[in-house]
Amino acid sequence: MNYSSELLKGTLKTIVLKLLADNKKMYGYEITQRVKELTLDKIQITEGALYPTLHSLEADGFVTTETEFIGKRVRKYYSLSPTGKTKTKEKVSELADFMETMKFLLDIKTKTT
Amino acid sequence: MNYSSELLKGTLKTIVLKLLADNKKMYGYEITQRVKELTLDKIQITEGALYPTLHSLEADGFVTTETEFIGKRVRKYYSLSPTGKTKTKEKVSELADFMETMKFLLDIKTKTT
DNA sequence: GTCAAATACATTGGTTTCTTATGTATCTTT
DNA sequence: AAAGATACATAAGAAACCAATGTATTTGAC
Repeated sequence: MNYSSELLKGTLKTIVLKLLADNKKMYGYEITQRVKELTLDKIQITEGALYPTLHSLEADGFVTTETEFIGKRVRKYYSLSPTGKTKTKEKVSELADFMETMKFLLDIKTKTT
Repeated sequence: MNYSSELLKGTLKTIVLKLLADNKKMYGYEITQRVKELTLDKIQITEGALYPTLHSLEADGFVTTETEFIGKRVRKYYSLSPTGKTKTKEKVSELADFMETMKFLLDIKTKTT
């Protein structure tokens, strides 16, 4: 099972930011694999969605990059900038609030954490 | 406060279906107002989003319509069809599942219902 | 009694954000 | 040696929204 694709819209940026907040630095491919394993294959981030998102976060100054070579193959690490850290908190709490609202609206019972 | 618009994407159809499931029949303008008051103005459904959505639900056979006149002004009521009721359950439970996954991924604590 | 705001429908054009497909290249495993 | 995994990237197209605009009626405030 995996979700109809429209559900991911609007949440991808938040997912990426949160992963970077928890892991100091990650590279693109690593992010797709981490999300896949964390969600038991329910959420699969496509590369066509991820890379433009990372580039846009960089253009907005929320992440910085450093390139590393593994043998001859390039690997591009992303890390949160100070404004990126602030942005992450904003986006995560906005999404949490939105989910509370949706829960109420749809009368959905969620498991207790 | 209201949410960045991209969050609504993918959830509008589910919201509309759920409201119709709870209220037998509703008209477009009523839906926008109901969502607005239920969410304390946090979610505002625009007419440019709502009407195409309703038309698409009708085209897919998930809702049926009946027109009523209030004075000279027309009012178009929407009701769930049998397949619409099935679809509603599917969409609501898919969204609930998605929200559980996101909660885990983002380590968000939600209030207990 | 008139004028603004609310009610009620609808469409068009534009943007954002994804998917699918494609491309290049390297490394690992069988 | 070939297939599959790793790792980057972009382009074309679709989906789903917003903002703006349009039409028309009704209500409420002054």
